[in-house]
Formats: sequence, structure tokens, C-alpha cells
Amino acid sequence: MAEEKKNATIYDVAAAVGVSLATVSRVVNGSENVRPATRDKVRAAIEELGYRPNAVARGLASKKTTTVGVVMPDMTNLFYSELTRGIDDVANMYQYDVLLTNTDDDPKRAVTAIRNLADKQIDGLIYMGSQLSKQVQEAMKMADVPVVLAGSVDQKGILPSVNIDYQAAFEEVTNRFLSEGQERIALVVGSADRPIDVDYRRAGYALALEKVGRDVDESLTFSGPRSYEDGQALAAQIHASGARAAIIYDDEVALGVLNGLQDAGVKVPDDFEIVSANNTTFTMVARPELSSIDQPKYDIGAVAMRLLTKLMDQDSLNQKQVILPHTMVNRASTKSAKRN
Amino acid sequence: MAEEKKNATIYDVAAAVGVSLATVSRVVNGSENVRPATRDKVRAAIEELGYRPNAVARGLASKKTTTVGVVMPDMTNLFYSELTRGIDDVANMYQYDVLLTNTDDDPKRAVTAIRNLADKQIDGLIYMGSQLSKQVQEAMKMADVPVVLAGSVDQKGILPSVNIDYQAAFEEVTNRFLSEGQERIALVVGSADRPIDVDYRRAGYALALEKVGRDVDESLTFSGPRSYEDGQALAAQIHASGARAAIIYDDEVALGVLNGLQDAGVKVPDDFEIVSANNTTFTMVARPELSSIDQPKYDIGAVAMRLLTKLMDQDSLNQKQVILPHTMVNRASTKSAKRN
DNA sequence: ATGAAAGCGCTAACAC
DNA sequence: GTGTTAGCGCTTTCAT
Repeated sequence: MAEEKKNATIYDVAAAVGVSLATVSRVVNGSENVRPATRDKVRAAIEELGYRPNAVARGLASKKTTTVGVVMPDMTNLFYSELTRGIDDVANMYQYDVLLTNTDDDPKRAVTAIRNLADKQIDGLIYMGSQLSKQVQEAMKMADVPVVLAGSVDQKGILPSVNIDYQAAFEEVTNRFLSEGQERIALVVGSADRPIDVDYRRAGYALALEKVGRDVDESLTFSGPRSYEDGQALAAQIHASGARAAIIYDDEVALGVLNGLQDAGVKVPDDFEIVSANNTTFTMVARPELSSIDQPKYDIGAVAMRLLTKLMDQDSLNQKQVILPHTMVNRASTKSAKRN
Repeated sequence: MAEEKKNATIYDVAAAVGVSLATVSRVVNGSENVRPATRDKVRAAIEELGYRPNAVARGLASKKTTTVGVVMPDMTNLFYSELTRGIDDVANMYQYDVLLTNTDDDPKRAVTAIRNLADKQIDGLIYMGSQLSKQVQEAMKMADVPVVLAGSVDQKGILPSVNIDYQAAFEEVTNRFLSEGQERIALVVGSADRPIDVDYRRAGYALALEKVGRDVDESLTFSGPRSYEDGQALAAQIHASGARAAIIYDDEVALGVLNGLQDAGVKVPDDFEIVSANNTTFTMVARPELSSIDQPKYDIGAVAMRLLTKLMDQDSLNQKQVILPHTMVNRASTKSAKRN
């Protein structure tokens, strides 16, 4: 009954009812200033004609696209895809659509992506890259839209962000190993130069050691591995370093190390303990299951998106740098789990 | 030097150079009909003013948004996120942006998503849902844009799609178990009613049995599990069914079954063999590693997106139903791997 | 409460 | 080659 061939425009609806465009626009946008009778007639016509507002035209006229850009390193990494799931769900809740771009954590690609998203007139941006280069910040400035970082830190504290306290988490894990008498604890991070790795993860590790009067032994710190295979390859090196425990920033890498070690005959957790940091499904499928820092991944994304909606509505934020709580999940890759 | 506060428009550029809008539009769009000298001046002004075309305005005027919609069940499932990675990379290659929506494989949400994407005037759509309900097809028709299915089949063969030959793959796996003398082979699929599960996966399984004169034993077929935990829970049932081998449609589920079985003391592959179907990272991290059908996931997405670009360019397709090759990866969850 | 009219920033005939 | 002129489909003052 309500089948039309060519897409009806607001003009068609107006003509059908015998009112002006403005009136139709008002009922579509839920304005109060429309007589109920008129409103009903307009609604009927909209239904009848199968009218749906053209979001592009609306975007041009209103300068709001109800679209947010999301720039992420890699959607095939469970950590990021779970963050993004949180973002997406909240975005839908607030009627925003998500324009997604993978950058492989390459700052150059991030810059291109942000510029491109800006051209599309996104209303806001969520950025998950592990670094915030000058060029990326510049691109954000040019984009001239609210930005929220998710799982990504701005050391200057200028951009709003949602994270856990990485330093505290890494310090806790290190402490725990220390209190169990571990003498040689390895640290595996993603890079040797990015703030999140150097100033937070490694800093937490170093702080714990420092508090018991020890220095970081460079031969026990590793950086660079990104995949399961990288982790497997790293296992031999870690073992050769004389480490008897390791705290590893990524679950897939941790699982690679775990399996690499075990395939080489090392007993986990008896001869070697491992703690991972993202608590994705990978930690549970491992044998032994991996102990891990738990980050509320979905929530980090969800909260970041929620902050962004506020910013897009010109609301003020109670808190710019949101730190969500993390916990420790004790499983079988650490000895203490057995004690319990 | 080229810093401006308010975004320059095409009009500003035209005024700066002393030409008309049309000329600027021509150089921006790479038209031949511009005198080189003019072109250079315009380019200089564009650079100088930091002008970037407003994609929304362009979209409204040209009726092309260079944006494609992607409707997927769940980006936290590695199978789908790898498909999407392929889509995204090819989309970027052809200068398209991706508007992503997760639907949890709920047809209702898929309908809403498609309508919404249509409102945003996407140029094309990639759909990955495991079913193609009437309403979804209707929504696609209304959207009035080219559609390509990725990892999703249209039994009527109307919509272009990219898949592997699921039936052949499942038949092969079943055959293999049969040829090894397996008597009780379980089948685990995602649903009891969707075409991809019933008419392809299960059909392949049934066909192999039929060819050796056997019927499908309903007590050996399972449907519904979606997660690792579901798989773990299912392990007991599968074992109780007397099955000694299983072919499982999803890697996480397969890993759940594997671990569930092993945790209950079942020896894999000696007492029970498992073959999974997506060959994601999960198959490699398992112990024993999971044998699996390998689907070229990234390529399925990439090819689907490539087809879509052709369709959007009004090109014709050589082939509407693309079937990409699958292979078998023999690992330690099946006995034959040991023989090799 | 409703309408008229002016854009939003761009593309696309159509002239010259 | 380049300019003029309509729109694209909508929102948004400003009147009434």
C-alpha cells in the first residue's frame, strides 16, 4: 500500500498534505510548534509515501551528520574490536553511525584517515592509536570536532580519554611476582618508544623494582612483538635471558610466549609464570589458562563514546581523563592461583 | 603560512584566483578542460587556503557519497573481523569509506541498519549476516544500491556473493573421518534453520554419509553454540552422544569443545578428533592445535568489496557467485596429521 | 502554528 | 577553456 518508486522528498510530503516544507521538517524533527491535526496528517503522508529524510541533505543544511569517526589500529585484534564494540553500541544508542578506519597503528595512515573523516564532516572522533604524534594532533585540530581517546593516552592531558591505570596495573603484577620471590621478571611491551609502553607499563614495572631497591635489568625487557607468532619466536629469547616470570602487554603475544615455552619443555607455572594484560578470550583458551590484568574493554569504548556524545552536545565533562578500574584475574599460568 | 581559521569553501578559492566555482570544481575533480596555467593557480590557492572539499555537499550535489555500508554480525568474532579487514583495505584502495554496523546476527537489527545506511545515501552495501530474511531483502531493495554478500549465501542466486563451497568442505571433512574408520561423527553448526548451516554445511555432511550408505544420526548433530563457553558446555553432550570425532563450524566453539573434552580427560586426537572450519588464530593457539578447513577470509572480504566497486561503477560482473578455494589444514587434533 | 525564502557547499548542464 | 545558473534535499531564520 505504501510502495513508491522514486524516493519521496520532503517536498512531496508537503505537497501531498498541502503544507509547506517547513512544517514537514518540523514534524520530522519533533518540533512542538505544530498543531496536532497537522502533525497527524503529515505523519500519515510520510507513512503513505514511505518518506525518509535524506541524511546527506540534512547534514549539509544542519552541519551535523550524526556520524562519528573511529580510528583504530586493527580490528582483527580482539582488544580493539571489543573496545569498538562498546563504541558502536553506544553510538547506535545515541543514533550515531560509525565510520571506521584501520591504520595498523601507523601514524601516517592515521593522519590520512582523520583528514578524510573530517572531509566527511563527522561530528566527533574516537581515536585508539597507541601514539599521538604531532601530525595526528594537528590533523585533529584541523578536523575541528570533539575527540576522545579510548585505550590511548594524551600525556599532556589535553584530550579527553578513557583508560585504565596502566602503570598501577603493571606495578601490581610486578609486585606480586616480587612478593612471591621471583628474582628475574621479564617485561614485554609493544614498543620501545611509545608513551603507553615506556611511561606507563614499563614505568610501573620499574617502580615496583625500585621500591625493593632494584634496577631494571635491560636484558629482561623486550619490545616489539605484536602477534602470536612473534610471541612464539620470543619465547626462546625470554627463556635464554634467565627470566622465570613475565608480564606481557598483549594476550596473543602472551599466548605465543606461553606455548613457545611449553613446546620447549618449560613447565608453566612451575618453572615460569606469565601474566597477560588484556584478558581477552585468548587468555581462557590457553592451557594452562593465562592469568591476566582485566581491562573493562567494552566499557572503555562505551564510556569513550558516551563522553563524545556529551562533547558533541556541547555539554561539559565532569572528568576529562577517565580511569576505569582494572582487576587481576588469577588463572593457572601463575602459581598463586594454585594456592587459593 | 597556510593557516586559516574558518574552513575555506570552493567559493573562497575561486575568489582568490579570480575564476568561477566551476573552474575550481574542475581542477579539484581532475577535469581535462582547464588551461594548465589556470590549473596551477587554482592549485596554489587551494594549497594556500588549505581548502578541502566538503564531502557532504559533494554527496548531495553528485548523489555519490563514496561511502559503503557494511552490515556484520559481530566484529569481535575473528572470522568476521578478518573479512571486514579485507573489505576495509580494498575500500580504502578505491577511496571509499566504510560505515560499519554490528547486528549480532539479528535480522531485525539488520533491517534497521540497512535502512539507516540507506538514509545516509551509501553507494553500496556489503552484507555478512548468516541469513537473508525477506525483510532484509526488502530493505536492500528499498536502499536501491548495489549489494554484495560476503561469507553469506543467497540461495536464489540473485545477489552477488563471495563464499567458499561450504558443502564441499564439510563433505570432505566427513569423508576423511569416514575413510579413517570413524563411525560416529558429530556435526556442530550455528543454527538449525539457516541455509548456510542446513543446506550447505549439514548437507555436505549428510552427503558424505549417504555415499557410504549411512543416514544422519540426529543424536550426533548439534546446533546453536556461538561462543567458546558454549563449546565448553557442549563438550559433555558431544561426548555423551558417543561421537568420536566432530566437525565444528566455528573456531571458538571448536576450541571450547576441545578444551572441554580434554579437561574431562578425553585424549585428542587419540580418543576424539576435531576439525574446525575457519582457521583463525584460535586454531593455532590450541593444544593440540586444531585441524581446520581454511577459508581465505581476508580475500573473501577483499573480493566482495572489489565486486562492489565494479557494481558501483556500473560495470558488469564476470561472475556473480564467486566461490573461492578452501583447503584443509592438518594439525594435531586429527590423527592423520601424525601419519604425515 | 505556519509559510517564505535564503542558504549549506558543491556538481553539472548549458552557454559562450 | 571558462562562466552562469540551476539545483541536490534539507534546516533555519524571519515574518505573519
